[in-house]
Amino acid sequence: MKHYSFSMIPIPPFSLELTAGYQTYFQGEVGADVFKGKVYYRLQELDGRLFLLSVRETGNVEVPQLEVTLNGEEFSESDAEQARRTVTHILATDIDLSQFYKLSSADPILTSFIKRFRGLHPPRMPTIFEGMIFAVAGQQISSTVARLIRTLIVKRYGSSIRLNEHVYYGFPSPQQILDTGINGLLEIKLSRRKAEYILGIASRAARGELELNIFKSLSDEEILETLDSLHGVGRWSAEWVLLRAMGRLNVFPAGDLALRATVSNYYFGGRKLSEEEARSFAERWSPFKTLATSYLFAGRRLSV
DNA sequence: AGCCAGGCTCTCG
DNA sequence: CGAGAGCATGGC
Repeated sequence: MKHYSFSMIPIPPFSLELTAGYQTYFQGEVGADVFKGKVYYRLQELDGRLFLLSVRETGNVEVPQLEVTLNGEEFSESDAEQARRTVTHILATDIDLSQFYKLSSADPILTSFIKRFRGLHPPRMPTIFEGMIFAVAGQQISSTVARLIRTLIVKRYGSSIRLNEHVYYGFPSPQQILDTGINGLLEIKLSRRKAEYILGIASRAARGELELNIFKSLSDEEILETLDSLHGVGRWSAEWVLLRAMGRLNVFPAGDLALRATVSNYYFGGRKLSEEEARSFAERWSPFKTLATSYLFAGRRLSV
């Protein structure tokens, strides 16, 4: 296997540990994203060929610099540029947090999380497909079960490579999901209905209808409407994709039970909030509702 | 044992 | 329209 390295400068402040940790938090013991020994790994297809991307911090939070290494069998000229774009997208190194930090100085709760999680960028999943499968797999069930199922999806149906005694798994392609069929999906503890939704999403993705660039010029509301029309994708899943795959910065998934509980704990002394109450309360964080959401979730993890 | 968990669709009134 | 059932599984 050959390798190639280059460096990248994220917009400061940037913490690889916090950002990669946020990305892997939703996954189980085996995931398409791995963070261990201070290195972020992802097995990723670029231009039809598999590469293992490894990212390590060679600077610090205030003056960040990343070293990216590609391991693969066969290289072409554009690989480095594609890898750079992919890492930029996943680790959100292009997001400038300073306006959000400034705007939040009037909010003591967010301010304390910002101090604690300084440099946390809102990571993105590489494709809408991956975000949707994650969302559907996690609908309604506890995060424990969601992680278990996500592990099985990746471990059973993704590609894998072995490097230095470790096995790395990639997120399955739409075709790999289609190939497993309904029975393959039932084996990994998905309900029959969710399995059908996932196959439907996979066939749309396989036809190229879920490419990120298709949605680039659309507004958040237009995208929500489009995604909502997919079978198995409601408001919660659509917002999750908007936030976690497309990287839109002003999304607050008020339907999310855990997010509502977090807002309720920190801002309402535990009083339960309706979805609409939570949604309108979150307007105070506009136009950075996504960032507020990320920092609230990060804070919640300290106490749960 | 039974209810809830980081929802969604379908049916029925 | 709104309300209610059903779904899979693990944890408590």
